[in-house]
Amino acid sequence: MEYRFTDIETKWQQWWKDHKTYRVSNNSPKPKCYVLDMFPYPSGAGLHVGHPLGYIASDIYARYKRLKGFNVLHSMGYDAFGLPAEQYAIEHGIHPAVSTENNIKNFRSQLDKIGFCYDWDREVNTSKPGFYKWTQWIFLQLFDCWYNRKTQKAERINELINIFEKEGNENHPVPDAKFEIRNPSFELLGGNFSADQWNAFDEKTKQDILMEYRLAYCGYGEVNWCEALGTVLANDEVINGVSERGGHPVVKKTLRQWYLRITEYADRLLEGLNKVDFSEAMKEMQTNWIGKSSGAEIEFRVMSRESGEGSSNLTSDVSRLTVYTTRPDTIFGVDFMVIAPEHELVNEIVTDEYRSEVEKYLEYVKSRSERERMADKKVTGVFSGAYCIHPFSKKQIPIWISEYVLIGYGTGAIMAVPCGDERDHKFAKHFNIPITNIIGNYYNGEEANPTKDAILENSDFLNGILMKDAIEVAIKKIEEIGIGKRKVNYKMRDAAFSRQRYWGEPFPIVWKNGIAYPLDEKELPLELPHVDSYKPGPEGEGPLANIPEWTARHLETNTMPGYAGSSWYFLRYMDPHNEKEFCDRKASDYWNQVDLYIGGTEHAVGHLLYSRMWTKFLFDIGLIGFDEPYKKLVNQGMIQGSSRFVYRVICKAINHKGVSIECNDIFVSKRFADRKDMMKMGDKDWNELSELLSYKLSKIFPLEDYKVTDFSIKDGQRVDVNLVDGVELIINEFKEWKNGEFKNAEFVFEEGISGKYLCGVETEKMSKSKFNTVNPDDLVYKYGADTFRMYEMFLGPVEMSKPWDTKGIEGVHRFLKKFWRLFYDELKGKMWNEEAATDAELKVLHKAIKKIEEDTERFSFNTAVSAFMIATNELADLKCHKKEVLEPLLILLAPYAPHICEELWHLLGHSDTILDQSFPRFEEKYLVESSKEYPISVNGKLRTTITISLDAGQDEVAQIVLANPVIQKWLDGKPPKKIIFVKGKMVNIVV
RNA sequence: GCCCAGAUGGCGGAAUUGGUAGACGCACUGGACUCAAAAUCCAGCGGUAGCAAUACUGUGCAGGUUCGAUUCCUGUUCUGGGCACCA
Repeated sequence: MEYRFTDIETKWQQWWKDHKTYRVSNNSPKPKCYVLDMFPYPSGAGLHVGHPLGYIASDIYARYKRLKGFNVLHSMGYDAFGLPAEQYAIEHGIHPAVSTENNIKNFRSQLDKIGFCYDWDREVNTSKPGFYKWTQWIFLQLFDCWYNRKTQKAERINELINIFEKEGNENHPVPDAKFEIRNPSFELLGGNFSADQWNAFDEKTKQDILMEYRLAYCGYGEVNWCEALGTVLANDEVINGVSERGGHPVVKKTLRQWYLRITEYADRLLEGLNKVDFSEAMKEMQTNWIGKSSGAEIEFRVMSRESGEGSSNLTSDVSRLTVYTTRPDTIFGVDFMVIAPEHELVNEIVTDEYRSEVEKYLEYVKSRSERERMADKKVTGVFSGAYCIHPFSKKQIPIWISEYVLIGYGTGAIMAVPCGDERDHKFAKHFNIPITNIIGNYYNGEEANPTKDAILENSDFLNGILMKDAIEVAIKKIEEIGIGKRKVNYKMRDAAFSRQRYWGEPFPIVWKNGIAYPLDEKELPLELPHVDSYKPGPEGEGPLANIPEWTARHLETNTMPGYAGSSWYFLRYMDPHNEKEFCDRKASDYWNQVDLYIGGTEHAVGHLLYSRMWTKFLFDIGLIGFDEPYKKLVNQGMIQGSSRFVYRVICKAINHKGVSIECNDIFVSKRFADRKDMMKMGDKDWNELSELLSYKLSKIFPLEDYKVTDFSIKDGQRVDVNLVDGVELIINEFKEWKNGEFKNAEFVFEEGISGKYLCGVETEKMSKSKFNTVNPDDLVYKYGADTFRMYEMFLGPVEMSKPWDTKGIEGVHRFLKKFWRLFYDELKGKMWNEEAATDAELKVLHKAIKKIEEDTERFSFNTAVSAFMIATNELADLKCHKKEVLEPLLILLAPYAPHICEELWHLLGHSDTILDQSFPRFEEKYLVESSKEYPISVNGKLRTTITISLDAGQDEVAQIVLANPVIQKWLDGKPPKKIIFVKGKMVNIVV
């Protein structure tokens, strides 16, 4: 009986489905384990071999945990809302719901072939009303809450109203006084009001003020606008000034937008990283994204010169300029101030003398796109004509305007300390501003030195103090004299939460008289209406604005962004069919945190931060019992494509009649392509190749006699990797590729007229357009799902990125065939028997149990696969076909290769699923040896080996070793200085 | 520019706590079986010298600590990833 993997795999996939083998219950006396994959966006391209890597790893772990006696939640779903489906709809006129549905079907059939143990009864789809009802519901909770900085948690907005009615907002100032809502009466008050003032406000003002506090709020703000996509994008969706999806240019634009006040959670998102098991790289990425820095805000008085000829007296106190700095210790090194071009003070402080120049500069800055600004960082700027007064030295400090200061960070203004800051230094040098040195020898006059280790000079009351310590001293002084305060800043911005798009969750919000009102819960889900056109609505609004019934109800016309549904989907798996709640508290208490979350690094700052914030929020308002969603996160590496190239030759030739032709049907092997730049007419190489080409031409034109007069080798041209065996082109298949475009192709092989045609290789991203995708379906068809699963794991550590290479899959397939042969032989039939196992055989088994258990626990799946191979080889060598050994081995292997194991399990006479067995117990006693071969070294050089009893002590070992004639020879009569004995490992004698 | 991770045979990669480097697989070479092929099995496989036993050498490069270093320390080069005017 041979290993017929196709039959076996189809049979068991059906059996598991029929028997609901992977059904998971929320009621179980077993301990729980929650193993989660990042659910996919169902794109039209389908799966390539890179996608299942993480799914296979988590599947193995889930099955392993189940064998270990855990009740394992492992489910799959689709992050189905998003831009690509809508772009596709615009281009092809197919409704996103239809294309998404088709893509999901395709994904599902691809996934099913690999044999995952998902509980498909718990499948979720973020674009289904049953799901997004709860996305909308959670949004309403965010809308109905604010962040109380005193208690450090989210609270209901009603409690805030109570506070306002009693004490105004003295104890709870506006989170960041940016006035997103633009309410004039509120701004007039500077954002502060008393209880009486609050009670006197009209409804509109009250609601506008509350909006400044809500965790989900609508306001005006500068957003990343992508014209090509017709929508705003969150910061993490913009890479180098272009959109992450599609690479379209992105500009800054002020628009009315919904936001999530994630900045209120910045500190807790940071602290939370200490209690989760993420990779250091991942923690660092999130930490950098949050970008917490502490320092001080310092106020400088701005003076204006008396206008008119020759006047140099500072007379009028114009305004105050607040800067943010992390280095208040360098306050005496300030030589100038710089404010962002968009700073509100620009207009106010600029003097008439400099006005036209400043205006020219502002015009220039405006003309520069975000992208240009990032790409070329030249020093630009203009003097405003205004000065401010140093709060301590009372010196006049010029105020400059430059684009290197960003309006969005800190106060949009800085105090420039050129001796300590590289950018300030460049600026000072460029505009010839004199530089004050406050760090003595640490500054060499050529380069700024951002050290904190210098002892301050030229710094008045800070003189002689180490910079590190001076930071505190300076802040205290600044606070003492009332010119500033300690301040913590974050790079992270509030998350833009609306898209001017169709294919997303509608906001359950109704607008009345400019006030946003939540829809009643009973009206949820607010279903996405059908549209005929996906064109944007008027004035930057989404397609929903084109629907009369929608706008008649004054419903919000924006939709939620792609990350809305994915921020909480892991909770829905726990209780997917609940129509009364997003997730029953009992269910979320039982399943609790995700024990293992596997996915790519690309979500480091998007999805992972948002879902962490939503979890903290739901925790704050008492809906779940934990505030970090993922206990352990494993990032699978990316599988890159390995592209193959062929090299076309354009050759000119002439026949004996003097007729010349040009032929481009000949391809040369890599060896010749590598030399293409060195080959010149008349060279030895050139002559050799032109002769070969003439020979090949005679194949294409058999009746003519052409001689090559000139040729050139083109750059490599991508060829489908599936037409290549390793690097060797499969010529017959290549000739049929692209409907026979290459049917006349002739090849100059590696050895010239004979040998193989070898392709060039390059590693790049896997994509259809590069012809380097490998479809898992093809591999499953050829080798079976079990081989495919094990091979993906065998490639290397899950976390590592590597190019795909199909070559080695044969080795894994051979292993499974060999494993099968321990049970059944093609010719001899049944091999397994009921005989009692020997110690040697049990040793093989228990070595495998130990290794595989350890490796699976620590996600070292590649070494675990090796361990299976070793065990199988050893048992084959021992001719061991004993059920006593094979049965536990089968259970060990079941998480990795479930189909073959299930089949053999049943062939061994069992009727239940192998998944319900328990993981074999490792027994130390089978591995215990009474004695062991020890390597004996003299001064670290291996000299001999001696068998020593394992329980021998230090002295006994010394005696045995010194008695050995080989060692005696090496010692040459000298007594050893030291004998180092590492139990179980080695003995080293130091002379 | 800054931060992080890595560099081991022809290739993918092992070596879990400082203890016999190169497990396992691919590729390659030779052999057995076969009319032949496939499949399977056996042997070899870092480098240098040697018929061989064996010796020396060897984990990007240069040093250091140690009886002993792929592993720890210092410097350096290269590769991959992240951030990038964040004051």
